[in-house]
Amino acid sequence: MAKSQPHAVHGATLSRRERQIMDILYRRGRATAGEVMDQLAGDPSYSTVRTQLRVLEDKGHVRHEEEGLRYVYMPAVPRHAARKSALRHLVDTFFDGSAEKIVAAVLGGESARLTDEELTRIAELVAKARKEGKR
Amino acid sequence: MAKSQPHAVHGATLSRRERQIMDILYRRGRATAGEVMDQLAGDPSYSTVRTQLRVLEDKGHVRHEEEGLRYVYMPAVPRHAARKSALRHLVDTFFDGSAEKIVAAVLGGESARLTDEELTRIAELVAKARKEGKR
DNA sequence: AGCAGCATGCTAGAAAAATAACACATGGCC
DNA sequence: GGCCATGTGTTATTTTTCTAGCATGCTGCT
Repeated sequence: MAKSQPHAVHGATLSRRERQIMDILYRRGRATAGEVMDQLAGDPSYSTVRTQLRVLEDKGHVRHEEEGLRYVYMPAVPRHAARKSALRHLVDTFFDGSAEKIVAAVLGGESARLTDEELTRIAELVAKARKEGKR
Repeated sequence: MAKSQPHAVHGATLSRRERQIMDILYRRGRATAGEVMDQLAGDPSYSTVRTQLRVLEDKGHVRHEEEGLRYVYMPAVPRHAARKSALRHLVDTFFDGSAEKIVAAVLGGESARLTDEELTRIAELVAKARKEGKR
């Protein structure tokens, strides 16, 4: 079997630090080497961070645009695609593959407290999903 | 030697392979070295997997019980704690920290299709959460 | 008792990741 | 023009991870 890995969107093929960097980029959308460095724990040197960004670019996980005279880095895989894959992985690993269970966890306050307005909007989303399913 | 690591519940400090192993353990709850090996991509040798499990145990991420004459490994951090931290991380990274957004993504089919029964139960959960919030 | 099968303990070399020094380029400013 | 600040390119070293071999120990069977 050939083992060309088109690189699974988010996760499996990245080292520890690489993953941290990707997370920062996904949180912020785009960032310079310096900004990434600031976010990273264990304050690595600027040089180190740039090297890692270059490696990530070689691997195809990151791309950069020149903005004025400096580089601004961003994920090669769009956020919504990466997040879909990350979400699925989380559900598989910790929620037995059940969408219902993860929703229950969120509602139960495992991620952040929900405001009343949010709950109202969620209720509407649920109602809509039920209607769509019925069709 | 004093290198006790407080170890963040799930994620940051693990290498690529170590994380794969932890995910397997969280999915199954408990597993022998052989079972872990079967689940791992790139079929590493039995010996390799055992070494990695031992390292994970040294680091405090895994513990084992002797079952008959063989070891059964399991996460040191209970699943619900690890999942809470993983969920929060995912929400922060991909959903701008918004619980509402992740629920919307799940309902929108980003993880798995929801059955009608599941939607009904979720609607009840939402209703309950709203009542609790109102108090 | 002796042997096969399977599991663990220990050790070690190859590969990858993490880190950073040094060299060079470019723009603004005195 | 010369010089500082800020950036990038290249390369090298240390550390960690990944990998697996070999020795040993226990169980059960013939």
